[in-house]
Amino acid sequence: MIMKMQLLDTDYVIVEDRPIIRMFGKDEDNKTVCGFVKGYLPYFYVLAKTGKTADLEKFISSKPDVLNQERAMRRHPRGFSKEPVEMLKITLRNPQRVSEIRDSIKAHPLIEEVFEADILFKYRFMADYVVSGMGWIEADTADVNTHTVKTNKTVNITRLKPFESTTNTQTKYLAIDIETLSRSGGLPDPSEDEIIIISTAFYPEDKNRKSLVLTTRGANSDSVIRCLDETEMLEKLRTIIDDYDPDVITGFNINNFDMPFLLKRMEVAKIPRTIGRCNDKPAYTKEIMKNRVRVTVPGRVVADSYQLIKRNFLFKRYGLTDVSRILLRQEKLDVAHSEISKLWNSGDPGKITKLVEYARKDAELALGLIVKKQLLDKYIELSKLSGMLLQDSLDGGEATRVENLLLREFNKKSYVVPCKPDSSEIRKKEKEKEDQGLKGGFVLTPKVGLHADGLVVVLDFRSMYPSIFRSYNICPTTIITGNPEDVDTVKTPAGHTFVSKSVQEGIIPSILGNLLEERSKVKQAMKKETDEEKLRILDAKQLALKLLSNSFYGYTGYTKARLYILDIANAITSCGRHLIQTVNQTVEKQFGYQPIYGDTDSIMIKIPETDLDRGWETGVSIMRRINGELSGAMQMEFEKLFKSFLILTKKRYAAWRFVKENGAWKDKIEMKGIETVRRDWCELVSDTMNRAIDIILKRGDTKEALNYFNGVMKDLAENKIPIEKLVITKSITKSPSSYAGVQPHIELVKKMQKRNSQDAPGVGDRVGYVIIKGNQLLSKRTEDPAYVKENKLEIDPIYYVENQLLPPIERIFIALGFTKSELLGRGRQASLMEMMRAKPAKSNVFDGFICATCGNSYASAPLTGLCQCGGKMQIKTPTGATEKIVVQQGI
DNA sequence: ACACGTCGGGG
DNA sequence: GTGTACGACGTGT
Repeated sequence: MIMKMQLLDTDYVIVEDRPIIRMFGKDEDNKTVCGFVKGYLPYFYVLAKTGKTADLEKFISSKPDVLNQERAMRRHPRGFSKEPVEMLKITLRNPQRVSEIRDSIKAHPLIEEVFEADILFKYRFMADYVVSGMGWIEADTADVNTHTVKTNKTVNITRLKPFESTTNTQTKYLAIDIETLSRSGGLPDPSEDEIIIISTAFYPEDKNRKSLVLTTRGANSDSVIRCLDETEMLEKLRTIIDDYDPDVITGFNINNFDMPFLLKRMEVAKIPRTIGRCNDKPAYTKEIMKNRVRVTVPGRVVADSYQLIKRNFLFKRYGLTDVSRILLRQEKLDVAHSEISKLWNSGDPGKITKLVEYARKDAELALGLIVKKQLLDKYIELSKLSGMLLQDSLDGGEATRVENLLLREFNKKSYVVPCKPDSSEIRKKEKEKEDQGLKGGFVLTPKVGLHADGLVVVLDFRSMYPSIFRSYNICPTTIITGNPEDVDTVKTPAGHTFVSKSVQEGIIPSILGNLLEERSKVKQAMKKETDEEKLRILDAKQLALKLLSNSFYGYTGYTKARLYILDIANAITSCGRHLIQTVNQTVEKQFGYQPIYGDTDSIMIKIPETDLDRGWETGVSIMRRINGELSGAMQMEFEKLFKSFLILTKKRYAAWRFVKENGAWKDKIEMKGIETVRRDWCELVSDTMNRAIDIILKRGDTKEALNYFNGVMKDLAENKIPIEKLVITKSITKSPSSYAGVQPHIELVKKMQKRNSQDAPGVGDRVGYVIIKGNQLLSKRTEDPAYVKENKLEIDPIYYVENQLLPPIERIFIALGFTKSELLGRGRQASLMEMMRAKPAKSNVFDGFICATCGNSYASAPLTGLCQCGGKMQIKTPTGATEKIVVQQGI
């Protein structure tokens, strides 16, 4: 029988001391399949010291675990060489024993180098058979009977080859969310705390059911199953997973919380953890450095929507509340987690229902995020391109992807790949990198300030680093290190030498050629595509292609890479610097335009033109002239036109950009390096910054922006700013008493505990606070916003100006040429700061702080309670009298 | 200015 | 599972 399937996961099992590969996936009818491949064995290569191959052979044949060794002509991956050399290909029985045998062979004095002895067995297999994660295969199959896997079909695969198809099988998602109680008061601990509710949500729907909740209290219903106890609940969950049979298990922070917790509870309850697509291998978690956890469920993929969102969107906060509000416009149900145990233990059926629905909603939201935001698309394409399994595309970094691709392409041309460096080699490389250095891109010193007279044309090198690899044929396999051989070579401006493409094309240049060509094809196809679903996949593919091609440069300079070669990384950046500097000079000297800024692969050119259409034409002609001067391999693109441009420093700017869409100009503000949202800033800061930048860019009026800022300060001084805009949030990570230093939000928690220990926030909670007026240390003046409202307390405007607004706003106005005193309105008859200072809470005693040692004054005391000079703070009064402040020790 | 340490999400 | 493995931000020298 011939069968086609899309590959979701691969692993192997050992039967009679031999591996059997298992390929999990789905066929064209969306039936789940597991295909077994027998007879494939692990192997690696060794290179003996010159002339010692025969001696080495003798030694290796003495190893009982070695099934076979044969001589093979292979090419060394580092440095250009004309001919392959004779290596030994060592074949073994059991993948699990490879590392041991590798190490014993590696230590032998006859060894020059060992290659490919640390490739995961499944990836060794997939590379040899040219199959990719989420790729399709075509296989000759024979039916097989087994109870070890749970798939619809199980087959023995006798022949197998890749099959070209861009379609995807229907993905089934199951979201899981658990609720637990905690007896310690902090985060629950799976070794002693129980799970009380497990909610699940399905996409597509399961028998017309969107979600199903398991609970040990409350009433049954269509979508609620009441279980006797936690054990029954866990067993039921396993049944739900088996019955629904999802490809993807998701949840919010499922990798770091729900999954480890669930699996631990199953272990405690002695329930088999076989929630994957086989009966013989349980799901398991592995901790990687004390925070990150990797979850493995054989035959399925675990995708954490929290991690995906964190990697793909830039937000201030990544809690489920905020994320679903922004991305789904849906609200999480309102249950504070200190409420959970109260609701659970209330005995009130209505309250149990509330908790059940709360849990249900969380699972639905986690599911909604991944499905509606199509978070997997890009990773599916990355898998197809790099060969990685989807699970590994989700968890792994860029280096892993590059390496997988390199293994395949190197092997195709009979090159072998080095092993990963061990810790001592890494240290050596780090030292080398430290000593020699890796220089980055060239950054043109910006003409700081506002450019609103005329337009700014932005030109970019398209895929600069990948193109440099190609145009100089840069690759580990082409670099010439020692004496140049008698071959045709290319020399980079910085003097690195590579053999020319006509002699031998490098592997990386050839890979990049394919990736870049494929990307432009995809982009062409996107222009014609009308089907929304197909367009989505094309876009994901295009993004994946870009991501992958841009990873190669970083990879060569990454000390843990198999093919870390500092000279290559330096060759790339030096070519880049050379190119952009040449362009800069050409623009300035030959064309007479003024470059006002440029970074690595881009240049911003000011033109006197103010009309957008004519400015666009000028931009196009500048681009053409530059490209005329450049070699065909490296070309610039003109995509951006700014009507105004505010640059503060290198890497920090804001621009008013115009784009022509369907014949009409559309505008937007584009910012780089200017953060308007930050965790530790209150909303007023973001609002004020955005508004000020808007005024500066759109009106070109810096005075007006200054007036606006002064207005905000005035409102602040007059208490006219809504308190919600002044709330700063921080989270409590451990018990308040165990904090060594003084932290404002912790001081507030202590205060709240004294007032009402019931409602005070606990470990893991986020605390929102404001700073109120008073003559105490800053950290003692934190207050609960609700309490401030109730008791009509006044916020401290000086704090908000000096610690919140000023630092980011100052940077903007300084760039515009204002001084700090102009900014604060000093020099006018009544300065705003003076106004603020004029009426402190306890008016005539308090006038800020003064250092007892050096006499430095502060409007609000430094957090540490100490002056910059280390001296102690005293309260300054208008009369000059001072009183000592008790300073908290510990910071 | 730079290296090191901690925190995030979840209950 | 032939695997050693995040990033942003805040603090301290």
